Amino acid sequence: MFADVIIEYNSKKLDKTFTYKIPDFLKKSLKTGMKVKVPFGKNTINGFVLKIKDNCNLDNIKNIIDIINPELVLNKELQDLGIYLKNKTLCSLVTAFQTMLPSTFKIDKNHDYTKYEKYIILKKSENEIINYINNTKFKKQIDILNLLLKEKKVSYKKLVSSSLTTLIKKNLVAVVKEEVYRINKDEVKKSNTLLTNEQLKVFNEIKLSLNNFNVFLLHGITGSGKTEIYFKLINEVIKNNKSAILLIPEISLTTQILERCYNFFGNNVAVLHSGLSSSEKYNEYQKILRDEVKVVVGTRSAVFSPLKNLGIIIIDEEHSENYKQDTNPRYNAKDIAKFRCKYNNIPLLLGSATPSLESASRAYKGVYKLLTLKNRVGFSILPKIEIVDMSEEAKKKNIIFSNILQTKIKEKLEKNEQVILLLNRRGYSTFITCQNCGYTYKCPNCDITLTYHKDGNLLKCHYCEYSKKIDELCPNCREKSLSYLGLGTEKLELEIKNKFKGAKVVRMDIDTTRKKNSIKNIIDDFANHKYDILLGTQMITKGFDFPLVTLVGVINADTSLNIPDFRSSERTFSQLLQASGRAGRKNKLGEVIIQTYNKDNYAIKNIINHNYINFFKEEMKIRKALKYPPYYYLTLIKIKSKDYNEALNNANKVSSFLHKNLKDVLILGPSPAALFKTNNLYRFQILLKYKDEEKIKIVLKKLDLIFLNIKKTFIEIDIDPLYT
DNA sequence: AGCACGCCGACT
DNA sequence: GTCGGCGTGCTC
Repeated sequence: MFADVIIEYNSKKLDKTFTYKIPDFLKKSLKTGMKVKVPFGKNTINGFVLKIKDNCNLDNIKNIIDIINPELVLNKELQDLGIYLKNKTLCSLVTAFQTMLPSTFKIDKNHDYTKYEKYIILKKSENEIINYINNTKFKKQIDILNLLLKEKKVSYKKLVSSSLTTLIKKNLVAVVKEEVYRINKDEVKKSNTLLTNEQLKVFNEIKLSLNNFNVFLLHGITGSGKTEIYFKLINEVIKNNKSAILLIPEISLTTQILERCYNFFGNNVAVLHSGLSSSEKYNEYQKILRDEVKVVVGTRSAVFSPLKNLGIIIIDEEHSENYKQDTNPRYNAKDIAKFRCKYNNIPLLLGSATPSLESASRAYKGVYKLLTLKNRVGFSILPKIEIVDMSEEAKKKNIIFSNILQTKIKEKLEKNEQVILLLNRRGYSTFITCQNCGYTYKCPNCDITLTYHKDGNLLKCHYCEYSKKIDELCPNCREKSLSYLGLGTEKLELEIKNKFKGAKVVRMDIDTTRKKNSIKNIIDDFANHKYDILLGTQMITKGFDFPLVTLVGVINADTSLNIPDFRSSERTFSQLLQASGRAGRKNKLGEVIIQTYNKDNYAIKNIINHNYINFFKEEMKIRKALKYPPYYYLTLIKIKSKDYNEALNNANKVSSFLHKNLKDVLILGPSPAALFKTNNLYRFQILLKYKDEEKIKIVLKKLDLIFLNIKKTFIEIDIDPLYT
């Protein structure tokens, strides 16, 4: 017997199978989808078994050395999914397989991640124990034995004492070692909240279709109780003896949903996300492989979970850009989910308060089934939103806070309510200029201005690791005339502390949340009202539920609007709406103040009435006119090199290849990428716009092969990019 | 990917 | 004469 194996060398040149002989001792146990150790050239390396066959006409066939982990088998679905992933993103099959497995399983070393716990059990019959209890005067020993009679097995830690040692010596009890999982939630606090009529309607519609493939888009305003519907649906799926995957954008920012999930499903849940330690990840994956859980909650890569008998996939906050991986393979978890749901003939549920234009347009066209929640659960109503024209305020010398925002913050602080302030820029000052000669600090490795961070007194590049101490004098003209322009969260924090004396302020951005658990600490502290004002970058807009927050202020709505990208309006609208959703979550009325220099822009205007549909219509007109998604598909080809000419020449070569081989495709570029130079790499890009997804794949595959051998230049193909 | 082989230039 | 640069080709 022989096996076709793909080798775990990540190279496009090795993206093919090699045939090995299956030695007798593996003939029974070896299965397709297993990871094996094989000799390859002068090395031994891991590979995946793709096919087992009876004959092979090659000579010089080597033997498979061993199976790496008999528990780890890519089932048929995942094998097919790997091929899909390869074709979708043009990566190699090994890369696809590696992407589907958690990183802990990639490590070849026989590292044992298993954790054991010691327990005490009774060693003699009940009668003998009772007999002993009746004939001893040692109270502590009696207590231990009575507990063991009742519970049969008790943690060693709980009992450890000299009395226990005596009992062990007398051979009445014994220590046993058992494998345990690091994450263990055996308390289920099932709160049986009733669904509202509106929720119930949505629930029932999906429930009717649990045995069919359908994509549902649940468009529910913030606070409308989407999560309850998810949980009830998952419950329904479990009742049918099937399993479920719930994807969330980022665990660190969504601990609340995870807690609720544990309360609902207890130990029936495995979590998968990057915040876990490798041993925790190993444990959680083990639970899935061993079929011990029915629910997986996790971030993007959890969509690959090898759950048996999958019954539904739910993607919460489906508009989130986190579902697309921004390194190779550039897959989108939504596509993977769709593949798996089709494969298993089960529903895919996408939920959001601000659906992506792609999903919304499909839903309005009837390709997806549209479900809506128009009301908030409980007594809370949508916040009142007000737009403030900052060009008017600037005349009054109000640069950071408009009059109304100042008054409102004071008012809320007096009432002992909480405030959230959003500013989508970290650091103190976003660029530094010499008033005398016009010198501006720029990163030597990237084509970008440096941001000043007061913390550490450093100038930092936000695109590479570069940082340097700030000079007292202008490095160009030696004058003491450097001025700090552009507002960042660090400066905003100081401004607030000056303006609202006595208010307790906390800042949340990447700089204050580097340490493990710092996000959770900030959020818990804010939720417990240890702070009055939470300020930060977009990370504060994600699905939190703070009942005491009655005011959300957006300091500058234009930061995201001014980024030159076809999706920047969509991002701005979504971010503003999500941010407003943080205001007034319980029965208090929330207020939102949005400061902007673009008060008439449709992405901002439509926020006032939470008018998603109107925004959608206006944005769709633009997408249609400019030939962008959802009207056209996009592929972005990036050509990068440390050498400027090398990059440009190859970009031109790629371009002429595409022109020769593609028709009915708009080819834009080559043009310098938005960030032309980062980390000393010069980047050119070519953007393709097209209607036919399949034809273009063949040409892109060819392109990939032809340019494989070009040295010093990297070519990166991003299909359905989020940024151009 | 890693390694061998091979074909050239520049040195103990 | 040999050492080492890297371009090419192969690995079941």
